Amino acid sequence: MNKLDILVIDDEPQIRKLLQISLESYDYSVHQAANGKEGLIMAANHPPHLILLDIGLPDKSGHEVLQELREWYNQPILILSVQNSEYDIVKALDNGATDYITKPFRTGELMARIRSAIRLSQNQTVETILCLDDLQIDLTARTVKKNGTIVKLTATEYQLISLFAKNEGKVLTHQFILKEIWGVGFQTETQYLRVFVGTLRKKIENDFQNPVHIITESGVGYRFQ
Amino acid sequence: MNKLDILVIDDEPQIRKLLQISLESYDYSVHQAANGKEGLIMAANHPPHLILLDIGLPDKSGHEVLQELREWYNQPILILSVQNSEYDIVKALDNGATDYITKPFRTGELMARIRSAIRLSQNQTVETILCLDDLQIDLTARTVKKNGTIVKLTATEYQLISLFAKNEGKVLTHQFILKEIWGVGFQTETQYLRVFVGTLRKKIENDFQNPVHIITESGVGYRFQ
DNA sequence: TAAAATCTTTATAAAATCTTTATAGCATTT
DNA sequence: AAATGCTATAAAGATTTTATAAAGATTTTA
Repeated sequence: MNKLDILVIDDEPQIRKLLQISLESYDYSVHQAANGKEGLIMAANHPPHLILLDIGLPDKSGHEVLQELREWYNQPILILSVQNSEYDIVKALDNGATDYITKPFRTGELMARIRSAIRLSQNQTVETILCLDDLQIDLTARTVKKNGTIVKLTATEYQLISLFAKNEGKVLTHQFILKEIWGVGFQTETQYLRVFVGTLRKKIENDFQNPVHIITESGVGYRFQ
Repeated sequence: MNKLDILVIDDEPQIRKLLQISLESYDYSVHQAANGKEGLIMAANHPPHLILLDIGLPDKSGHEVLQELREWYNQPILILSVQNSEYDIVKALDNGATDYITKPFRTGELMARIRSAIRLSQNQTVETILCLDDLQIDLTARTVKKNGTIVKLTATEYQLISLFAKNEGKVLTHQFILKEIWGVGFQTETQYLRVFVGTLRKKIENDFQNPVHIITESGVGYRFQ
């Protein structure tokens, strides 16, 4: 069975218990984290289809957790919170929350909002496996295969090829790539990029001096095809 | 003009007025309908980017309007309602509503929920491609194809063809082109332009000595078609 | 903690692109 | 027919951009 995984990040055991029972009765597979740090680790190790996140966590603010998750996690994140202030709601939604539900919540409504969020996220055709000639990039499994055999990539190399894969056919500027991978403030470090494009080419191109996948767009950036 | 269109379907004039003022201050273009029937017609005639729908309409239930809209309309529909019953909320969400906000609502929160809904719906990539006979100019991917195969252009060549494409059919003076691409102070360097028009023609014209796309307007400039 | 792996930084050669000059062609005018 | 003004093309020189190796710094792993 492929039940949908939901990760609950909440410090109150009673809430977690309640959510577990409700969600399981709707046939979801539930995982629990009692604080933000644990939640981030669990989400990274085994990415769920949806996250229920409490804003009032003991170790770090739910807003921080939300921001860190959104650096890489694209599935729905629903905020559960006793905080009913407009400030919190606007902040959470603008930080990428899919919905914001105030406690106490009604179970039926919560379940409907979960269904709605999942329905929307599944409408967005997210192709997780990209095939290009001899290359196979699996974004969920985090693997890259060349002619069927796995290519060993470092973390940064993988980030780079994953960014390329998500924008196949488009020219990505140096600035954009640097911002996405190294963050703002690194947008002038074009040399980083050259080095990593070089190592990537050696790993994925058949003839790395005549690349067919990572194309140089001189003066602009690179294009992946 | 690229303001986003929002259609408000609500029978209360005060609410419509309030929404119009708020939405326009956030730079949306607002259209109004006072009942379900009118709303459906307006949505069909001029599909908006988002719909705000009241559940308590005089002629037909908002639930019906929602269902009829969802037969063809895929953009976000946010429900605004005084009805706070779980039954209504679950029904609306399961019928395809993107969100459900109870009246009275807080303007800031509503705006954040609108932003969130639009952000999600726009993740579905929109492409801007210009087609001219055998030429395809993709301004989002920053690529130019001739008969389906990518033409390799330098940065300046691409700037030039992109400027031409955005002004297809118009005569562009030398001065204007030079100002746009090289900047003010280069408006007398007509020779630059001749060289680059030459290289572009060799790449995109079938018979570069008898160009059909980049036409010389002697003494004035060039025209792209 | 030591070793291994990875990332950052520097240096330099090679490649690509842009600028400039030279020359020739064509149409119109004198 | 010669002169003029505008345009096209080739090609040399100058500049910018890119690729690659390799050394130093840092992080991760055993």
